[in-house]
Amino acid sequence: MPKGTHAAKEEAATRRTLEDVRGPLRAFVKAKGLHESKIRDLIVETFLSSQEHLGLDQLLERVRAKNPGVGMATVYRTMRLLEEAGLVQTRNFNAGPTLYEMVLGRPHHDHLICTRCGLIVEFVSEPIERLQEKVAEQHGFQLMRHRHEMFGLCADCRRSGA
Amino acid sequence: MPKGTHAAKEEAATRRTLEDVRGPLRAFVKAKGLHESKIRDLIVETFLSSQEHLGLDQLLERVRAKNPGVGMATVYRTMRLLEEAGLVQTRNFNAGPTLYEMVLGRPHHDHLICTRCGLIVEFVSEPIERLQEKVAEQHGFQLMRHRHEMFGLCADCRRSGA
DNA sequence: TTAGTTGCAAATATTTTGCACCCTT
DNA sequence: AAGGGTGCAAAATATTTGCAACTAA
Repeated sequence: MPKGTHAAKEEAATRRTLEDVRGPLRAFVKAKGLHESKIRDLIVETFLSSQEHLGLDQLLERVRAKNPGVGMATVYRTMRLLEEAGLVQTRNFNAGPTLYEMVLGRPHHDHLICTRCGLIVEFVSEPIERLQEKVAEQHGFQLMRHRHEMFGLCADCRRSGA
Repeated sequence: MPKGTHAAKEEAATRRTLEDVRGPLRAFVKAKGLHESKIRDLIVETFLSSQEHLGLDQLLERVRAKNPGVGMATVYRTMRLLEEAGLVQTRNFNAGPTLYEMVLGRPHHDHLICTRCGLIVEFVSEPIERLQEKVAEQHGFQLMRHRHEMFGLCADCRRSGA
């Protein structure tokens, strides 16, 4: 699959702005005794204005369009901070770079991924969620998180003959 | 989690021998016009006699105990061949090295992973499998494969206070 | 001023590839 | 003989870290 193919085809999701994130992020930063910074805000803002499931190489590219001096390490450090703060989560659908997804104020969901065009569709299935708990219980596990990814051909790709 | 911790704790699974694998592997090798080799057999045999969900660094270590001259590249090449032949599958539970799992003659299953001790438990839930199909259908997807991983604390780790 | 933040380069970690030489067919 | 298999080193990919200079508190 060509790099970045999925970007344009991805389904729209509710978008949060820097304002939505600023509160929780500030609280986390303060609690850890860290400082605030303009570059961090720029990275967060750029991430929020991009499509979901973004790789950090693409994010850096977008950040540099506004401030060419920003380094890759800072992007990694910033996203790791957001992850520690529980505002974003990482996804690894295929091999290759880890993708980041905003989770603040969004309900849990899992993913359907088209192996041909890269389309990513989010889904929630309450029955599956409940059955998971049951399975975990049967094995004595206390469930903390899960990852449920289904790969196949999306409707468009099925039509256009894969 | 300490490297390799999960190895000893992993649940036993039906073990296949080189004899089980030799037939399908030979057929695949012949169909692709490849040659056979002793080192390949040694790697396959060593993989089969190890626990499930093995990383290639650990596999190389075990292979070198029998033949110190073997190189890492050959281990990668051999396991990639097995994967192309549909005999093994890769798993990526956490970050870090990809783990390999034999699938020949084994029914599909998913995984429960203990985030504290690394225990890996395999499970199958027919109801979940069926619901997955339904979800895929609702979104117009033709499902080809899926990955369902649940992370939490196993019974032992819950008892010993995590 | 104290301590976190940043860019850059170097280091890690994982996996792949080029190439000369060896082994199968 | 022809062509795949192997080890080694180098490359490629993804991510992290050391460090000196910069900036927030």
